[in-house]
Amino acid sequence: MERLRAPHSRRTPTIRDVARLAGVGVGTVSRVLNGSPAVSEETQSRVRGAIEALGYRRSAAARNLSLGTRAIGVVAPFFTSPSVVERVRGVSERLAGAGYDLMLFDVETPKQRRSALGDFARRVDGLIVISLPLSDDEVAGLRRDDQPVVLVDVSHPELPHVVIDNTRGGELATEHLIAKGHRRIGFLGDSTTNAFGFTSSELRRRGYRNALERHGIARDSDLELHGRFGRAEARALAHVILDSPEPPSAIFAASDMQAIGVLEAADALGLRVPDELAVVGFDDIEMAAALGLTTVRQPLHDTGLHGAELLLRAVERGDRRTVEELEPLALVERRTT
Amino acid sequence: MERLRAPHSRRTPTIRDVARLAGVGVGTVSRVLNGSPAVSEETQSRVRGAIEALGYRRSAAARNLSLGTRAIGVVAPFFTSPSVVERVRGVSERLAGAGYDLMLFDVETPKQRRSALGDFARRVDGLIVISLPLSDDEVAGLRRDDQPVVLVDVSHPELPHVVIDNTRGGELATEHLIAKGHRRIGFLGDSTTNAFGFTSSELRRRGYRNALERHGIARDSDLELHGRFGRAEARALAHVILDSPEPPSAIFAASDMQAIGVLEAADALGLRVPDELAVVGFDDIEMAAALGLTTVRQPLHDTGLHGAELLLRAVERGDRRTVEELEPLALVERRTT
DNA sequence: ATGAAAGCGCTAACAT
DNA sequence: ATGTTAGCGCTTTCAT
Repeated sequence: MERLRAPHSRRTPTIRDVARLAGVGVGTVSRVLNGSPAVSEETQSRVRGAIEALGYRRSAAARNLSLGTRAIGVVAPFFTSPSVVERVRGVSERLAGAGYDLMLFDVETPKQRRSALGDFARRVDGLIVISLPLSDDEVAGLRRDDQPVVLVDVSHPELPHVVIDNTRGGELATEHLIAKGHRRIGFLGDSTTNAFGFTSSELRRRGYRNALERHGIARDSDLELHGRFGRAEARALAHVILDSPEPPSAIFAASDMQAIGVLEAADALGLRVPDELAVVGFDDIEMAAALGLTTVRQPLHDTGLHGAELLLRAVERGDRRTVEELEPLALVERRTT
Repeated sequence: MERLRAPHSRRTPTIRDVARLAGVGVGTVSRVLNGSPAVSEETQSRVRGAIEALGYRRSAAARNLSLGTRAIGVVAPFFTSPSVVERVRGVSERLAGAGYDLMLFDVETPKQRRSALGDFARRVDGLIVISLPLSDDEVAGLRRDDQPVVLVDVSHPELPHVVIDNTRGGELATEHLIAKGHRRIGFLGDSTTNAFGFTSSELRRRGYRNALERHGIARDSDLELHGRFGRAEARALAHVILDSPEPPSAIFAASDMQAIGVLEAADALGLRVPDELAVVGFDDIEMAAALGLTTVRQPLHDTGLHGAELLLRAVERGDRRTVEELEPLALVERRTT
């Protein structure tokens, strides 16, 4: 069943077209393409001429199939956020060592989220999902394709994941503040109903409440602030509460970026830190050290490393056990408390 | 010429193996793999059974070839550095819109550099090189494969590139300081002989010198500091000079991260900013705004966007003109000057 | 040195 | 509903 073809076909030229035009075999074209020494000067230039004439360019996909190249996909929401970047770095490191390519998919909209978990997931040999809580449907979809997947910074009962004990982290931060003598402690975190279903912040708040309760401190819901994740929003929220009649003497922010927003607000209001306002963050991104921010450290980079490790195990050895890897937490005291 | 095959072959099972075991055609297997509705319950489960039994997993590479998926490679040194991340974000944005996948290659060692510009470059349909100055040999190699390439934040006469006028940027920063009344101005940048051949810092220093000269200020080489790029190193260097008998009253740092290091040093020494020490950075990363750092802004994100745009033009329309796209610069005055 | 041909493993059009 | 077959475009023996 011969398909009709226009006389001057516009389809992209293949290695075969080049071969034909140069009057050689495809093998020879492939050789010059790959710089094999075993091609005569003359043939070589004939081939190059044909390549030029046709505007030929080799298909990476075809080459990859032939060569058996493999790639891992990393999907992450807002991958420019420092914590995500550090995790990706860990993934990259492990993958490079194993000879896998890393395909990055940034999700910032619901639509992108769908592509990432749908089409994109099928274009790679394995998937690492960072900081994006998956719905049961999404997980089911991935399992149906039985695509190897590992989760980093989010958990799911049916998928291997590497996480931290967020609640415990919230306790750690709050207890530190309590030990410093604070009684009026604010919490600032992500809005409970965010577009991506982030939950870490909520768990950290739970830890915050646990700690207060354990120490007999009544909690005051006016002191619990929620906003769209990120620095700017945090600053705005903090500004309001710090400027109120009964401001907290300390604030625990659910992430370092939010803590930095709080610091900005304090600065704008002329509040001395830590004397007039103590601040604790979460994550320990590089900037936390630079700013002297007291924070709860989680091993961001290692988390990526371990996630990649788990995924490789699944991809290469078919190991599909749904382990939960729990990373350690530590309070790092610096100059904001 | 039938090749011998072990009875219990260990080669990874293909869709064909599954079809055979399930007693169906490959088309049917493909259908269940892709969730086509037109497959009877029974056949479906037979196929799933075979898949399970063989431990079959579909090859992403084969699928991509068949489907004509395309990918762009991004190679960047130390991609966790904030400025690089923002550029990558711009690239990602543009690529996503065009339906290309983004393959990320982080280079932190000479060996990785070689892989990135060699094998990796051939695994993608186009390459964006960020902040990594290429040697003529490297460029020649890329051109031989005639791989579409565009450079971002580095230039080369034979390749399209999007850059800024670093020298002018250095002048801008320095002139700002001079206008503020400073005469004893230090410069802090990357070591001139760094492993990756970074040159932006040197150009910015040239601008610094130009400005001094233009205003009749003698330059003092004791005030020119060079170290391995990054915050920590900058802090150490700044600490020394600020603690010396004749410290500068202002420092122009070749990047915001280095400027932050300077700020840390000032803080450690109890120097009030900007009264006792003025600081200007370069880049305008997000943290610069948060810290109130005066800096020379370059459009990091747009730079990635434009680079991707140029590359797509090369990949899709074969447009290989070696344009130079110059991005605008602006001094953003904040609270450190 | 180089041509011919056999994969690489999948998707999709076609036929039944 | 499902089997068959023709690509997808390259790399790599194997022969010559």
